[in-house]
Amino acid sequence: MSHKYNFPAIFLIGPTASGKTSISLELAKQFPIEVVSIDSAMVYKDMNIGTCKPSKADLNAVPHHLIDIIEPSATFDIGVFIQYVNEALIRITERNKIPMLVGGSMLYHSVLLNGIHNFPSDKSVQKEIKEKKTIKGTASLVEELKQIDFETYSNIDHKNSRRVERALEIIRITGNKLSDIKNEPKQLFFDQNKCLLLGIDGDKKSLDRNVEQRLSEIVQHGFIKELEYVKNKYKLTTDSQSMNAINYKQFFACLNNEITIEQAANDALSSTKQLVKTQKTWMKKFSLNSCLNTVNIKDTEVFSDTISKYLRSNI
RNA sequence: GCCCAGAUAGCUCAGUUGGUAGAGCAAAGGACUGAAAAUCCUUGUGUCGGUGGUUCGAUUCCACCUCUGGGCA
Repeated sequence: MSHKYNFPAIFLIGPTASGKTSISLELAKQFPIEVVSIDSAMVYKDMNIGTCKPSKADLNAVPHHLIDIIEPSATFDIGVFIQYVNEALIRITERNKIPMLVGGSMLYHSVLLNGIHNFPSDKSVQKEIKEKKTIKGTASLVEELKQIDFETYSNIDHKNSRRVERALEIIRITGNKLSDIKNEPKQLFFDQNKCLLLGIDGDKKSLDRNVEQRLSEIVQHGFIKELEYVKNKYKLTTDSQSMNAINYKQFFACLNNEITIEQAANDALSSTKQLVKTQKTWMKKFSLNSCLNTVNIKDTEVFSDTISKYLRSNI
């Protein structure tokens, strides 16, 4: 098992509105760390209020990476994410600082902790598959998968078209079964056992309460103006990937006069609550060294102590 | 006061030509390898407003009552 990186790294994992940002800022003042944002929405420029990005002042005070890296008209995926993370990690360690990976995009955390196969991706193949889907239907894609890779066919959720399409994409590009490629070694970034995994979590009700409070703050702080600005500046539509982000998606419909502002707020609220739920499911899978409850979020000392110990024994 | 329409799952409503009911949303649990703040899977006992009547059997038909809309006075 060879890992790409052997330097110490701190992960701070938690659902939306659990208080990751304020804790990370606090910790960054105490330790020689730089923050790597593990967040699929904060990567977009000019989407600040709706993604609950740290303030400009905070971003200036503490070095942050992977925030404001692409324009909202661009597409983003895990491949781009990995590329940027690699660059950030190199820069951070060149400065003799320690990376702290903070965010709620759980798949990304999982990839950094557990590795990833270097599956290829090809837009033209994606297009071919999409065309087949529109002409012959999703069932034909499932059938194709069944014929060439029965094992993947058996394990995959057939109604989840996106998964079926991606599996076929990999198979078509490589000419190999996905189930075979999955047996090949992964690219590993960190040795999980040498990282410090910190979590913030809480019961669903308290998190939901935070979510509600935060949404009203978002709206009060001019979110709708921001959305209008971003929409016009980058000529965004409902098809833009960035506009799939929670808050942006729901209020976009409101800007188009499809729903009322109250409806948009309600939709945004329930989407966020559902997000919290899937994030909490992911949380169970991480082997955290220490976990703080959102309700006691002021107890940063707990983390300070574990980080001190961790750094003492790893540097 | 009179007439009409409702009253069914946490919410919005289907439905049962009489054999004790089901969708969407919400909620809960889960999956997750290039859209992940995405995409998808699983989970539905509720005095079918109340009381009587008809019936082998009523949530369904009938009567009365209560409540909620709307209309007429």
